[in-house]
Amino acid sequence: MNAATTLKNHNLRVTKIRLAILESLGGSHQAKSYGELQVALGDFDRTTLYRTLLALIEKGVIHKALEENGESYYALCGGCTTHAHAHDHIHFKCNDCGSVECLNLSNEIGFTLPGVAIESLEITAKGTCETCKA
Amino acid sequence: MNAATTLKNHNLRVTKIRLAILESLGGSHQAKSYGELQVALGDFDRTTLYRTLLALIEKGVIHKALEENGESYYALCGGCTTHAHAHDHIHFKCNDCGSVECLNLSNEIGFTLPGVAIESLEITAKGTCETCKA
DNA sequence: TTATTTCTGCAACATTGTTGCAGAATAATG
DNA sequence: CATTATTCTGCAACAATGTTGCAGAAATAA
Repeated sequence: MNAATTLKNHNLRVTKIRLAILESLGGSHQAKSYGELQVALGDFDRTTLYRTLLALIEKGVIHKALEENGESYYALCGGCTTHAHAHDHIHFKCNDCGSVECLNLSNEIGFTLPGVAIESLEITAKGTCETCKA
Repeated sequence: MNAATTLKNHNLRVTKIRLAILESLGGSHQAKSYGELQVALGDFDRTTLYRTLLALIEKGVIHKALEENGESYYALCGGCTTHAHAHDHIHFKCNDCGSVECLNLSNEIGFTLPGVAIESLEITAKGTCETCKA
């Protein structure tokens, strides 16, 4: 599925910056930070980038993977819509190269806490990725 | 153990703001955000608060529990030192009242990811806490 | 092609977090 | 207790992330 179709399917207009963001996040399961996106996209207004990310999140195209040192990381969603976000997945950050991966292992995790009702779960693992280990 | 003793045990001078922060975080296992601390402490310089939090983190007295919407949450450590931080615990945030709790359940969780070496794990659960459920 | 809706870019702003430096407070020494 | 050395605090200035209002430019619908 190409980027333009993805946008249309989520009731979003097809514009340059949106295509560029999807292009940049597309392919792998890598999450990118706002800073990385800003560099990758080149000549776009900061404000527009922020607003575009918000729009893509709201429509279920991307999600905020993690926040670290005041910077947010974004990644593509699996099959979310405006009304159904399901993000109980795992994010793995490599301490060496800084890359952030988005893994879908939610089913294997599920656990409970006494007394409270858990509605969502975020797991961030850090360590050394396969490439950096070699 | 009182706050002054805690500070001395971690090679930190006993000062007003440090006592005030430990006082504010003390008792329960609640984590507080920078903003909450700023309000709770009253008349302290912003810069000093940041630097104090960094010092307390470095010496293993507190840790950064989670980051959300650009704000960091801090909580007391269990038994860490400058050279040995162990923070594979769970943070639970109530979507109703906003409180953040720090739970020690690390042993029950441990899991592995194929190909990568996990060095630390952060789990943030969100939902409704016991008080707000009632 | 025109009209409507939405998006982009600019300016201004708020907030978090950092750095350098002088003066104040703490702890160690005699 | 007084003096000295070290560390901390507060101020000013700064950088970065993120937000809001608004006019003009694009994208879609008619």
